[in-house]
Amino acid sequence: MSKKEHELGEAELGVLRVLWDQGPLTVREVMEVLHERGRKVAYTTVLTFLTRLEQKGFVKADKGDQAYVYRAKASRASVTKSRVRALLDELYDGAAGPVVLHLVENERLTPGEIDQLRRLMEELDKK
Amino acid sequence: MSKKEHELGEAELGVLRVLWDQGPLTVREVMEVLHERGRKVAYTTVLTFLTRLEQKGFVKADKGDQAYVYRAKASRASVTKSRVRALLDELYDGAAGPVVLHLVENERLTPGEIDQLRRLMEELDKK
DNA sequence: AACTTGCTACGACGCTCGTAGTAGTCGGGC
DNA sequence: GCCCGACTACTACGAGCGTCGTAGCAAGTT
Repeated sequence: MSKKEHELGEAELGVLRVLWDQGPLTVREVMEVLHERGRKVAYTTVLTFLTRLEQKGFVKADKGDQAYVYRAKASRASVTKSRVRALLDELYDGAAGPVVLHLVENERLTPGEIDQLRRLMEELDKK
Repeated sequence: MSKKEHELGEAELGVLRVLWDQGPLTVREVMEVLHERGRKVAYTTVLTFLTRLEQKGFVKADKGDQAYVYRAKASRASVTKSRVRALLDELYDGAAGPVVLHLVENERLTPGEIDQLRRLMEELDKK
């Protein structure tokens, strides 16, 4: 009975990412970008994904000149947020600490990112 | 051509977590812990999960006195690692920075965690 | 021996996801 | 006036997951 909708599959996310990166596009254009990215998928498959994404509220479709133009409605940040939250809940009952430590320890950060992180922590201290 | 093995569903993970937290247990004991945690699931369902987990190599089953005793084989850290990696790839082509920043900014860390984080970063600096 | 109580094995069902085919529509070219 | 190419709508299907039922087996109870 757990109605825990993943609500966004991996391939669907791949399609959404195209819209995040390239702005509003038609089905065909999305397909072309996917092909460039090495995801060889049929036109109708892309259409299916976009339709499902629209039903789920992640994109908006507007009637363009001859074909519909799809535009991302959900931001990358909001999807990140819910995905990260799900992961924390799944593994640590919501605690962020272990995952932060894991990331800093095992995944390489660029010097710029480290710098940003340091500044962020100084701000945390002020509170 | 779906190469992306999720390889571990959410409910399956819930079962694995019981073994991480409480050590080796029988099917019935796992079920009882799940019930305590508010997951009211049938005995056979738990059995199915444990069987599947065993097939996937995440747990080991040993014949006990009268019932099999299941023990986690994969560690929480290793699962965290692959889950985090999947998330980074899905959303940021593998970059860890955005997620780290998101976590520190939006998810509350305990003072202890902040401290650990600071120490970790000092070590990073030394290299 | 028949009954009861656990336990395991196997199968099943509904749902989502990834992937796609086909059919139907609509505007242009001959 | 009819066909072609692009576009959308509908349908499908296999695999994975969450969930469980039922059947069969081993051992204790009466």
